[in-house]
Amino acid sequence: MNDCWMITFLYYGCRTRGEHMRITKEHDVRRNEILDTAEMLFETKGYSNTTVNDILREVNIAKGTFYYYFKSKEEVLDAVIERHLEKGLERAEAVKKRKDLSPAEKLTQVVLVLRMAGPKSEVVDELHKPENALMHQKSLGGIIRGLVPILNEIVEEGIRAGVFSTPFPEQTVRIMLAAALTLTDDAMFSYTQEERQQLLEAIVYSLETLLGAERGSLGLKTHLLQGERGEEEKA
Amino acid sequence: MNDCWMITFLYYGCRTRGEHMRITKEHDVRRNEILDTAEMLFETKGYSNTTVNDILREVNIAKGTFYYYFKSKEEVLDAVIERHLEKGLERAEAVKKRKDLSPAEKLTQVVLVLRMAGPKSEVVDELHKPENALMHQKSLGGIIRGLVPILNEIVEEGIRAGVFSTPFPEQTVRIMLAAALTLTDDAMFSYTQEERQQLLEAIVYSLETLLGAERGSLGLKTHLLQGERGEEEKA
DNA sequence: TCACGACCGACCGACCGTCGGTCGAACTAT
DNA sequence: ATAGTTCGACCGACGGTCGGTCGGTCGTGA
Repeated sequence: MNDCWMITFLYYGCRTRGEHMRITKEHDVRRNEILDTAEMLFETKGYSNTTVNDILREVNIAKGTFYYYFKSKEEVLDAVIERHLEKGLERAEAVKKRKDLSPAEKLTQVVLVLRMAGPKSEVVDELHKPENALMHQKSLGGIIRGLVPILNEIVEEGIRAGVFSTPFPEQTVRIMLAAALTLTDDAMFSYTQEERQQLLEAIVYSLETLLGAERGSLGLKTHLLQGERGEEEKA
Repeated sequence: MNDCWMITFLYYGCRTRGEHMRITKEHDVRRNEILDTAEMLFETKGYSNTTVNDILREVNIAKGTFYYYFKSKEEVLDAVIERHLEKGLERAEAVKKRKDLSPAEKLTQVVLVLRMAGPKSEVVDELHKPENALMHQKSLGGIIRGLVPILNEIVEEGIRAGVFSTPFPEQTVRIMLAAALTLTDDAMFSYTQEERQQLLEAIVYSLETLLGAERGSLGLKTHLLQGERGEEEKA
């Protein structure tokens, strides 16, 4: 075994570049390496601007290896989004179950928690629209499909508690979520600070209205929605 | 001069295919040919599935000609969307100016009018999400940017007339428009007939609520919103 | 009046670099 | 041995470029 290592090492030493190292890893480890790298690159350079070769170079694997784990570049996108989504949904679910929060507080808390590690948050991606259209559309769809049931349960709880009131709980949630996600997508619209503030106010106000909630019971901390970005780096 | 024509004609006649004809046209004529063809193909096969070569073949021009008129495939997309948008906004504007309609009626009329020639309506495009993400994102953004001011004026008129009432007229319009467009995008979500009906009801209901409009003053004809395929059963 | 040649916008299509994806050989661990 | 991995040469399609062609027009001089 050690012999093998020596041989490999010497061979590698002969090459001036770091090429041609054959490194075997556990399935999930390798898969996650690819996913992590892809995620980083997608957020940094945009999806369509990220080449499969870019990922290859970064992960230090060959084309074949990549396609051994994923059948297409788009499948990687799906997986990246899926992972993000799961994490977010878990957190939302956790908030839903908390006993120390009122339904209204849960609603704002879910939003807060999702914003912290939402589909975006990185620094240098001022590259907008075209290169990420697919990515945005897919996450939007996923978030709505996944989050609506959770939020709906919270709303129904609120209705039972008498603090909310609406004939269309689920659809209301769907509508306001879709609007909020679409309109706050920096890739699609750009606002001044005031415009943004006004939009968020209006969203909170509308949600309160549609849910028949007491004025001010949601939001209030809307200013938190725009600042703050969660940083998470690793090596 | 006529000689030249003869030569060209004979040369053409020698070829079995319609190749190698040099046909000169006025700038705008040619440009619109390209645009028309591109629009058709984008709607038929989807944007990313449509090749520049597809367009070339259909219009019967060479690569160079295409790039003489447009600097990229995406620029054609923009132009196509722009054209659509202009047409739609004109119609909306026309509705806004009508004196024979109440503000509420204008609102529903605008929606109706846009649905008729909206970004979708064609026949065989069951090809969904990925190939049209860019197209959808771009039209969504354009429609919202263009339509919000018009709808807002209608709403403000309604407020002045005392039939609407809201502290955030423009933002309300923006929110509901974004939600409606996003959620009714077949490329992103698929509903059963009942789900769709319920969603549309909820949208109308929500809009009435947010605008402080009389219940039933908007919508009522929501069933028209889903027809558009020539299949109208229940009323 | 006409001929001619310079000019120019429209047009052509071979060619190019890049990219997503394939394939079969080769390596590793068991 | 063999199943699970990894490799990288290779492929075809695609968006885009480039040097050059064609034919109409217009100014000029015979």
